[in-house]
Amino acid sequence: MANRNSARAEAKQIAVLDAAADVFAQYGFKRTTMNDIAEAAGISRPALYLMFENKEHLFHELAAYRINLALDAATSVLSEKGHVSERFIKALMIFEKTYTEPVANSPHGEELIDVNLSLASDVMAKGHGSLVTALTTVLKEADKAGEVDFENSAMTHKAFVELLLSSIKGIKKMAGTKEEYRKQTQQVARIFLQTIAT
Amino acid sequence: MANRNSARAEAKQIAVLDAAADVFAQYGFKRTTMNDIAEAAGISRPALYLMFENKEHLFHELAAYRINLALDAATSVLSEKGHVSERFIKALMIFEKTYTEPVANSPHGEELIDVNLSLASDVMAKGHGSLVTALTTVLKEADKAGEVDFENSAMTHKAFVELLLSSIKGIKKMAGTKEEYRKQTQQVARIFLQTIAT
DNA sequence: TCCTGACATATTATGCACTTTTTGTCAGAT
DNA sequence: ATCTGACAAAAAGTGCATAATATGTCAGGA
Repeated sequence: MANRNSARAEAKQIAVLDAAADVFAQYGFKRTTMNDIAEAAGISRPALYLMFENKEHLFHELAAYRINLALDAATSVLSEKGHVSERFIKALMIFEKTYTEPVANSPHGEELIDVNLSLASDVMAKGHGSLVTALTTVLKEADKAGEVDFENSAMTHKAFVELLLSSIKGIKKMAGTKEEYRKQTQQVARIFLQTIAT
Repeated sequence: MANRNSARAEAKQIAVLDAAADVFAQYGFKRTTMNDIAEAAGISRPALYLMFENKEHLFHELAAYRINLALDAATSVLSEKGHVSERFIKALMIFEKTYTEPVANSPHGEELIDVNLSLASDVMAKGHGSLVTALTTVLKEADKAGEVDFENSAMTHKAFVELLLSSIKGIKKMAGTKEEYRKQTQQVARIFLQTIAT
């Protein structure tokens, strides 16, 4: 019964986190109160405090939750059929989309990113690390299978992935529209993959 | 004599701008007063107001001056002898170094970048454009000369350059140390150039 | 057992009076 | 012709008192 209970509790938490995500998107972090979140989730404020120690912790768990969603989506794509390049690029796009789309569409996106940086940089780092690991693993396997070739790249698989992710970060900063961003991200990814093509 | 006079006036302005750059680096934009700058330049405050309308304008001219220095350095490198890839990468590094080194080393670097964005985004854009043009031109010439090959890149020369510059922007954001940044910048540049190698 | 109303505490916003600093511009000196 | 001392106006920082909001926690109800 402990299982059933904790499972229920978790489902409830997720419902609250989803509600919280909406409110944060509407009002930003600073201006949303625990009251707002409780109302949106259809529970009382004290009940909310029984689930999350405070607003910071709640936000932190929201961040972790969302990054795991993105990670699951990406790894799922990576395990599909098809050529590495295709899966690789698709995974990148899905991860990005799943993780950043909601906050990017919020009028308070900037503040949320700031807060995320100061309250959830640990889960960000962990998530980034997991993504790097997943992508690196796929590249290594593809290398063994002869689908790609790192002979004259003068870099490790991991360094390659991290360099690509850094580059994409820049694209994001510079790109005007979302479309441009998506297009250019694919272009860099292709350029990178081209240098390890067999 | 009009020439001689304006030349002198310009030299004087540059001296003041150099002094101002020092003070800005020491105290940031907000906390340096026109008095500080005048003192550092060895002139009186009213004299300073005869040269620059106000602090904002002065900063704007400083930004323009510095970006031109960087641009000159880069184009100079681009016209040297040697293989395109070498000149290209070297120009990138020199531009970056000349333009951002002083502000990057300031304890008020962040504020200065902010201010730069709000007061001198026009010269930034123009400078960026000029750099892109210079790099693009070199690539086009190299293409004609058969030093590089854009056949299967599916991009224009300009788009190629801009994509690379965006990527480097990301490297800068993500890199920890200055050394990492330099190293990784060269790595991306090489990856990019590799895809158009003959 | 799970939740809420209600309360004490903490945090944040607002206004205002006051001081200090900085700005921009002269008339007039060198 | 170039610059400066000095001044009025504007801006920015301080201190403090008050109001408004939000937080975190219980004792007690469903």
